[in-house]
Amino acid sequence: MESAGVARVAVEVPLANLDRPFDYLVTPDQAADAVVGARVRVRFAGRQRGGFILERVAASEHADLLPLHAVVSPEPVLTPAVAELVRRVADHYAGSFADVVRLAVPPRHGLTEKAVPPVHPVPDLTGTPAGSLAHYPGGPGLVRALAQGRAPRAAWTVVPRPDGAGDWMGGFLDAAAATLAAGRGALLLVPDATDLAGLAERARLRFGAGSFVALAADAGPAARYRAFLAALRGQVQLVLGNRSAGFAPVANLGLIALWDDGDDSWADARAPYPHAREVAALRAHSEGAALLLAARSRTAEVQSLVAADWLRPIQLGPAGTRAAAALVRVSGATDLALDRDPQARAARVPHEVFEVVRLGLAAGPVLVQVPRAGYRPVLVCAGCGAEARCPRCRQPLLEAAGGTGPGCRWCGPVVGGWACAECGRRRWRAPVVGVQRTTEEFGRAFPGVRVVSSSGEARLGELDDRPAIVLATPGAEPSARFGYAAAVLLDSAALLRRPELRADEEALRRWLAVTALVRAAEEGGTVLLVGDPGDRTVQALVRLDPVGHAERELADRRAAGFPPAAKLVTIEGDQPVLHEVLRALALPEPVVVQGPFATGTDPDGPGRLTLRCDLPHGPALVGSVRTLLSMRSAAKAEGALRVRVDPQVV
DNA sequence: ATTCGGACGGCC
DNA sequence: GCCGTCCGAATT
Repeated sequence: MESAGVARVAVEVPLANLDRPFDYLVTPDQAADAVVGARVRVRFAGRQRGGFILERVAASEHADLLPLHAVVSPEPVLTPAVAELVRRVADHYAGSFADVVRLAVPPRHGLTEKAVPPVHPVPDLTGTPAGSLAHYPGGPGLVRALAQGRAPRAAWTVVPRPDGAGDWMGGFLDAAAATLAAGRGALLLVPDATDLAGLAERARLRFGAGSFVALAADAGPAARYRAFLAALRGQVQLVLGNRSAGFAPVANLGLIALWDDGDDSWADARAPYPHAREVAALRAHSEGAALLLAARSRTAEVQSLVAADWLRPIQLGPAGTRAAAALVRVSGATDLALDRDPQARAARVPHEVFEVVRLGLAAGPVLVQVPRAGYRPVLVCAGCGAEARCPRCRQPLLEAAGGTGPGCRWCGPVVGGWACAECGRRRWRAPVVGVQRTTEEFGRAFPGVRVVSSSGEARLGELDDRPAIVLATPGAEPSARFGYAAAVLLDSAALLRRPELRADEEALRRWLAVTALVRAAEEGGTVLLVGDPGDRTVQALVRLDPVGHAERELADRRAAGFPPAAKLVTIEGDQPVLHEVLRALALPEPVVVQGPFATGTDPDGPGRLTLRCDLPHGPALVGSVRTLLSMRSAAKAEGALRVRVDPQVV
């Protein structure tokens, strides 16, 4: 057949053993359109499939090539840089190119593509810098390095206050402006739609409308594809977005900035479950871009990158932070004791709380954070109320499946039965967290005061500065126009006791988020936490020291063999299949195996296998899991498997 | 001799 | 996944 050479195509097939390019002939009439990055349709195993052209080559090693069925459009939607990123992300997570490329390239919207592209003005970079990075040692240096076209990498710990040094959006825009001034593109990533809207508004004021695009997954196919095309075609050099925007085709990428990497929305729910922070780090590395991971708190993952000197810390330190933020105090109500007597619920709210609320109401709105019922409670000792923890890894224990006693999500049922580490008793129970009672109580205690509530489903918008008591569940706290006069963090133990691996980290992150809504201490801002003054996470909040907390968190992960200090791979599937998998895996020597354990009640039903090893052996472990998946796919082995590399939540 | 079907290998 | 082919058993 007459042809214009060969296209190497990444075909959209879900099978692990077919995760490689396939060659197709380019016919002469396709030659102009079949550019690298173009979306194509090909016949594959007798069916029509989608795909992307990765390369154009003169000839193939294969005989009898099929021609491309069609070039969907000449738009090169998968740039070489993004294709390489997709491959790296797939490899990192033992996933396939086809799975990841779906996240990177939005579905085509033909009408949008054919429409005359809108005019995108050049961003106005002459505006006054917002300057929040200037408050930090190393901040001006970072901006200068970006302006010189270099690629610094930093972990920016942002002071928890509503303005000034707490204005991280201003810092992001400063970093973006410097990057754009050096002639490179910038990608600013935020975890949710609210932050995206806020940042887009700030960018509009700073650079002018149309000089950037916002890539929101929920904006609808046309709007999403239009923003994607504007970036792809180089009409804008500044892209804002949520999780999937980490793959956005920004030409000559100079900066990726990501806000609040501890937010769980950064973890993709679709296989192979990539985390946007890892995607950003891989991309910054391979494209020679700067990386700015900014947050009020610090995750163990960022801490490990700082410890490895891969990220430079930009922070004020605890003393400087305390000088700039609200005053944080702790009220040592021992709700461990109260747990024993659910009738004593009223006493859960100590007198000191009412004092702080009363004083705060004189100056403005007051926020009360109430942990939501529905966090799956962990077990506590029936004798002394201490948390039941796994004797091996110190993670909280849950009621094991089938009510067979305490079990660890990672290590399985406790061998030999559980005994309290504090008092030695062998009986346990699940503590109860109440919410409604607390809400009613504030209404009674402050008659005539506006009491409103905000939670996941019914979330309030921004508040004015009139006195009000706002009861909010964690993560649903509305901001106040001029900052809250005070905030109360009730029942801190309920957050700390969540059975997730990152419960402590998450609690501190949420408390710092509340602190950031409160006016600085010099304006009378106060945060009162009700909880155990001896708890290290409570102490980290009082000292405003998320870095110290992350150091200890990372040390704990190291001791227990959890990410990011170790490589952890979980495999889920029916237990007979998992036993098969375990036999078939050519595991490198130092891999520690746990399980398979039942995740339900059926011993032959769904279960989980856990594999872990030290970081240097991580790529080999992930590689052998990937090889196994390929072999099982090629052999058409029965039984679906779900593989997670460094899972966020198990 | 012919047809049917299930298993298996390859997919460009 | 799905298609094609190959081989063995059943059917005429």
